[in-house]
Amino acid sequence: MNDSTIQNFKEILRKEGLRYTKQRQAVWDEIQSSQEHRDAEDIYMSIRNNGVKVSRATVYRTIDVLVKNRMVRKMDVGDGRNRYEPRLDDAHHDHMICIETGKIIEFYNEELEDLQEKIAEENGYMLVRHIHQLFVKPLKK
Amino acid sequence: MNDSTIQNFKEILRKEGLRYTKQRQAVWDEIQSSQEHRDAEDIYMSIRNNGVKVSRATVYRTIDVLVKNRMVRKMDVGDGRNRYEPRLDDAHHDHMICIETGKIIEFYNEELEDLQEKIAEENGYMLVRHIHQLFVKPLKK
DNA sequence: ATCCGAATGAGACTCAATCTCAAAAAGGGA
DNA sequence: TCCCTTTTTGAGATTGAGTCTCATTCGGAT
Repeated sequence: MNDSTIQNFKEILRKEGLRYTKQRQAVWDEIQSSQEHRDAEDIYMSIRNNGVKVSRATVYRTIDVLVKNRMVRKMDVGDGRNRYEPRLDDAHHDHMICIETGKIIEFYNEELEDLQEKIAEENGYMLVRHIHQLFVKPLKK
Repeated sequence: MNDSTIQNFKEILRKEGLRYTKQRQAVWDEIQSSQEHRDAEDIYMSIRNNGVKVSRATVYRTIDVLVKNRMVRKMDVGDGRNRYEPRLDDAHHDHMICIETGKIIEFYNEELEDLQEKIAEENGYMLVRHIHQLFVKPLKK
């Protein structure tokens, strides 16, 4: 949680007309502290374990702001609980989920990105965002 | 609801060690009757409106069997309600969702399919299935 | 330091989906 | 056909992620 990130966060709150509070900072700190794909409950519990008093409502509300401002990526793994990960670098990537181990692998493929835009355009649309998850299992050696 | 589809459905129930009931048939009939992407409540209400007495529990339970046996495709549109569509031909396709109108457009692109398999393999995995949704908006003319 | 609108939190609420279990129905055997 | 065992059904309870409520607390501009 370096200074520039905190400033950036304050900037976003200002832009949204929202106040800077220690709860909001704690949510961002917590998400930012790990590159894992975590669910809201996990994030909520970690903050509390760190001694910061916060409610689930605030965690969810803050995550919404962070997602809207592209500081956090929200991902639907298909099990009913959304996962969140920080977007420190803004580099886009998709996910591969191993159905045997539950491991989540990130990947990025330029050709894939281009192809999606092309497909949208061919249908008279502009690509805004996408959800792309590959469910895989280890190759037998 | 032609004979061959009914036979196929009975076949699947037999394979799964399940009994053939009018409720199960009604669920499959209803899903099969439309190519739309419908939610469980919609399917449930339609069956009841057709005069067949069935419960939500049975609708959900039957859908699970149909999804498992690839007769129905389950799709997560991201609004909390899963949508279902029949897989009459088994031809695979992905979905494009217009964020302005909610319209769902189906698409299929061979190159995209190949690319995904390639990406999985490059990472030491085998592609089992995938979720791919493009959220789009109309191109300004 | 004061003040007022915004933020917080405990817990109620929503809603899709799942579970429970007594009653009903399937289907094989005779 | 009637039995009999096992599966299925359904009404309603339950679950669980996420949202909402509103009295209280807090931020921050003046």
